[in-house]
Amino acid sequence: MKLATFNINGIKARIDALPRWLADAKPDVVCLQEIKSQDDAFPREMFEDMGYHVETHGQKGFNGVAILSRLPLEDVTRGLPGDAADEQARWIEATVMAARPIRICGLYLPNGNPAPGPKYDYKLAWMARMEDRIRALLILEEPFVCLGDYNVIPQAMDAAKPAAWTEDALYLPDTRAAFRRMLNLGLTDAFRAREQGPGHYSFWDYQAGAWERNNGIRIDHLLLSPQAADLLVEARIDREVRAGDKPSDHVPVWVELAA
DNA sequence: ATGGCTAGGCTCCCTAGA
Repeated sequence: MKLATFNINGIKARIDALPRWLADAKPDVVCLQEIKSQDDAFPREMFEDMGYHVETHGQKGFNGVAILSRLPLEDVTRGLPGDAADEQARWIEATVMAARPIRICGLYLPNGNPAPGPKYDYKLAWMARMEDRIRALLILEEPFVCLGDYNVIPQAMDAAKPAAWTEDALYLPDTRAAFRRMLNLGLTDAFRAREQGPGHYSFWDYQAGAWERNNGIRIDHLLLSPQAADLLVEARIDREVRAGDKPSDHVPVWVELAA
């Protein structure tokens, strides 16, 4: 099963590029972030016609996550538990009914800039809630994957110019520590389980010729539960998507699971 | 390189992104 994450930076703006990538890459399941659309404005028929089940958790203008799946989805839930007052659409869960069912959590983790400040406080609180959710899922001892735009640069090797990020919410010590706490619960960064070393990025800014200069960062991740990590076959970044027509500033990252 | 693009909406400027 090919399972991907892709921050599309607006479904309306990616109405050509997303179907093009789907037809080319043929993922079985895709978690989308930043659909920037309400549920009733999401072009679900377009993806249903391509053979996908569609589940959205949208919001007007900003944020918004969705799942496209060729396999049936069950037990869909929306919103990250732990704060009833949080109205930002950043989390959606479902069980993919593969031969071996897999729980997936599609996430758009808050950016957090400027830091320090209320936006950074929200980011850290959100990460603490996510850690609680992971702990609850781990108790079940079943395969699950948390995939999406984490807005976390885990290590210096995950940025072309790490010195430029030292004061940034994506790379501050508290951010990386919160990410590391998730890994330390027993989750596996799928990409790093298959590829070591610098030079692997999933985001290039639209500004300042970042793509042309390969000034990127790796912030889109798939974290695997121990039972999911046992199924890992392959993990890759589709970097060439960034060179296409009207690209998102992120590219897809995916895994192949033996499920 | 001093935020230099891009997207969306309460659109001809503002916020937000990373």
